[in-house]
Parts: sequence; C-alpha cells; structure tokens
Amino acid sequence: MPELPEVETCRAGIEPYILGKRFRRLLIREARLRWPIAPELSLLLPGLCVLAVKRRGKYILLETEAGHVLLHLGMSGNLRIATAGQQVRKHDHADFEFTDGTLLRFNDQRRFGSLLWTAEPPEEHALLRDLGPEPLSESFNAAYLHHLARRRAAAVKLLLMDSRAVVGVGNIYASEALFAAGVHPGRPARDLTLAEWESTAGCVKSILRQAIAQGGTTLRDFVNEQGKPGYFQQQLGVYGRAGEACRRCGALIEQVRLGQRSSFYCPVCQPVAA
DNA sequence: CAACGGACCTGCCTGC
DNA sequence: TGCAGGCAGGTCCGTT
Repeated sequence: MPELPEVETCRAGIEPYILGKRFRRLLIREARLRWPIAPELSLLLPGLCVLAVKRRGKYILLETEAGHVLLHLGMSGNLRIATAGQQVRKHDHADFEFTDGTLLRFNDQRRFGSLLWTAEPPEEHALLRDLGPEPLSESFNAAYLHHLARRRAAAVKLLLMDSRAVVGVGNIYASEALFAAGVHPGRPARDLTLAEWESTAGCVKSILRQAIAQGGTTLRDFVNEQGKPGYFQQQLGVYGRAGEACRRCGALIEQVRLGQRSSFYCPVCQPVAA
C-alpha cells in the first residue's frame, strides 16, 4: 500500500497526536509480522517519551530517550489514532497507549509490515544502513543516477524501485514518474542519457511532492491517521489504466510485467528508443 | 557486483 | 456455489 507519500502522510498525521507524549504501554495482539515483534518491547517502552516522529524511506521512526521504534507498513499496513474504547478491528496487531490516553493503533492485513526496536543510531541499523538517498534531497540527482546506472542492464523502473538506489519510490510512483519523464519503464538503465536522468530525477521529485500534497494515493484501502483516503489517484497518468486513453496523446496505455510487478506506460509518450 | 525467483501473508476478483 | 488461480501499494534472502 504505502510508498513515500503515503508513509509521509501517515508520519505527519500522527506526529501532532504523539509528539512529546509518554508511552504507558504497548499491547501486542499479533506479534507475527515480517519479523516478530520483540516481547521485550512491552517492558522497555513504558515511561519513555516520543522526542521526534521521523521518516527514512518507507520507515517511520519514533525517537525516544533510549532508542528508536522502527515501523514499516509493508504492503497493507496502517497507523490510526484511535479513541478510548474504539472497537478493535481485524488485523489490529498492536496498540501504543500513551499516558494521556492517546492510542496509536497498528493494523496490517498482510503482515508484511514490521515493528522493531533499535538502541543504536537508526542509520546504523541493518535495515536502514544500505538505503539510498531520499528522493527529495539534493543528493538524488541526474549525475548520481547516471553514474549509478552505468553498468546496469536491468530496466530503469527496477532501478527506481531499488531501495539502495533511492528510497520511497514504489510501483505506482515509478510508473508515474517515468510517464511524466517520457521514459519507457523497460529501457536498460545504462542506456539513459544524462538529459534523460535529469528529466527522470525531476519527475520523481515533482510526482512525490504532488502526491504528498494530495495526502497520498488510495487505490483500495490507504487511509490517513483519521481514516480519510488520499486523493492523488485522480491524477494518475498511467498506473492501473491499461487499455485507457493516454491523457496527453490519446494512445492506449499498455501494461507489461517487469521484475514480477505490473508496469504501465504510454507507447507514444514513452518510446522504447530514445 | 548484478539479476532473478521465491518467500512471507490475507483478501478480492475472475473464470471454469 | 465452490474452487483454483492470479493479483495487490514491499522487500529480504538465497542462488546463479
């Protein structure tokens, strides 16, 4: 479900409810996520304060005096602010309860998400250590991509979805950014010119910024901390639109499979040859 | 190194 | 109506 815009929507949404609050307890209903929730976390968390609510790639980090809670939403994960006594729903795997009564509830149908603890600086954690640059940072630019891709025969879309190359870009926004850039998703990454990387990097940034401004994309079930959907799906140019007319040229949008993921593109706006 | 397939899960939709 | 198969916003891990 969530790519960077949805995770950022979630982070920004929960921040005002939990920043500066003190954990009273952690209730774990189902510990079997991508990795099991460490049982010690229930003992360790009470009494600690949320000093910051940060994001790195698709991870949400809750900073405390003693370490960081690392949250990943996987494909179907979600964080909601619940009110006291609110009915527990299917797949509500964990509740963070604060001393003022605020409840942060983690729901994840497919259990690909994770809830971890690290006492070391989070950037040194095994899961964050090798992550590439943030797409909205200066270091994510054409020169970086051009150099990184010089020996990569794999499709450019797969490079954009490789978290060691850049974080936060998933299946929707990779297709959307390449459409905006006019680059065919299946082109070998090493074949793109510096000018094409210029366009691609710029489009990744602008698409992500627009999606964040719209509260993310809701295809099936993404909702923010209040249970409200995002609105970026109304601006999707190609994702999920196979057989429909390109909004720019009218040609029919095509769908191919790259790295076991559905990929969408306009055959006219995104020609195979540069 | 890079590339690929399989794995982890639940639920929904399609077609027989 | 049931059931098999495919698909879904992620990403780690083992093998070539």
